[in-house]
Amino acid sequence: MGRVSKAQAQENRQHVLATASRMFREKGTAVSIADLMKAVGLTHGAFYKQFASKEDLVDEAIAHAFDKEAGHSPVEPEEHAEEHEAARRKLVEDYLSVWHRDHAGDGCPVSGFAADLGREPDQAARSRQVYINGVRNRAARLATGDDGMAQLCTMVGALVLARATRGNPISEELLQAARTALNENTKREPH
Amino acid sequence: MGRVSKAQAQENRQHVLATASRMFREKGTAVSIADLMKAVGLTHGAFYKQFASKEDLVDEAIAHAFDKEAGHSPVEPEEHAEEHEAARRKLVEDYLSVWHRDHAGDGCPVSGFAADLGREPDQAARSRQVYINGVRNRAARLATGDDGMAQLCTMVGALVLARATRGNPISEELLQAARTALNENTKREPH
DNA sequence: TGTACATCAGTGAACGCGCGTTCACTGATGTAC
DNA sequence: TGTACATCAGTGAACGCGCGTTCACTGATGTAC
Repeated sequence: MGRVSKAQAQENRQHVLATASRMFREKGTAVSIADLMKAVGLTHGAFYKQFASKEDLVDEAIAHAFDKEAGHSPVEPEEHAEEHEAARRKLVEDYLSVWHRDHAGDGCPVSGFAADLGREPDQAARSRQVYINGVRNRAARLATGDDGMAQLCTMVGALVLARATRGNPISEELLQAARTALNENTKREPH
Repeated sequence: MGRVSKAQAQENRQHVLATASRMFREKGTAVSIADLMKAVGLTHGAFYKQFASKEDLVDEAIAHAFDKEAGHSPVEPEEHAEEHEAARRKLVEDYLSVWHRDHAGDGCPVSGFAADLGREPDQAARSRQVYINGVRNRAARLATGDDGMAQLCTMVGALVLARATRGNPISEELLQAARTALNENTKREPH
């Protein structure tokens, strides 16, 4: 093939990163570099012209997945109560949808990477800090303090369980049960 | 070493199964047969005298993990309201404890295998049915119908997130937030 | 109960395979004049 | 602007390694007499 323009090389790098971020969320970070590069449309040798190691790629891919949602910020509940509640409900509906269950690759990185990060050694990885920021960020978008975190737990748990039980009616029941609980919850403590 | 008594062989098989069930929950089903057999104290060759394949072992190990808790049954809420509520609170406390977060191997198989089953193909594995029964069983122990499932989602989500963020204060905050939410929840709708 | 032989759980070397990674090579791109 | 040369993104064969699995072998256990 021969050398490729700087612009093209940068574009390829971004393509690898985006594809990795998607494949890792869907199938876990155990996806091989050969499979990843095949999906991108390059050969596996090219990988090491762009990344130092697979470990580096994993860290960058996790950060990449969280970057895409960095734009969203928590609406201050007190000032825009109605707007916030509408946004929160929309978020919950999308999160607990069958579409989200079936498209982990394009879905929430908090649930997409939970399994892999849960098995990393304690003090590990630069990714963990990125992940933690993502958790705080998402919790804050739901509600302030403990309430937001508890709601996030319910959502992540429902999604994880729905994915593990896919193909059985209980999968949809779990999503529905969480949806109901998360709507009742806020009637009780309106902001 | 030479042949071993039937009783000893059966005992070894159980030892392999118990160890696999623990290691798979802690590190995932990707644990190698070599590592597993080393932990048991046998050589890897012996494995195939007891199991047809690794896939078979995974299925048996998942079933084994769920078998241990088959004794528990849902107390009928209406008849023994107080007993049930005390048992439920105890369950929630244990589930959302730091000990449980740090000992996935001896912990709940619903959260221990969620990650691996979530990435299995749709119609897959005999294990999925075992897993689904486990989910229904555990939900029923918390509360009837949707309520039990929603509570289970919160618990599993909190545990999964606490494990993924281990080492950062948010890990304990998540467990605490879920604990609070699960206690408030039932004050509101007593059985 | 004692002896002779078949059984088979456990051993450890070996297999093919896919993994992450390296490297000599290619040739279009970028640069120096 | 054109020409000559250095650069380096991408290629594809090759590496060592650990994986799941197989297999000839061992020798205590189980069984037949």
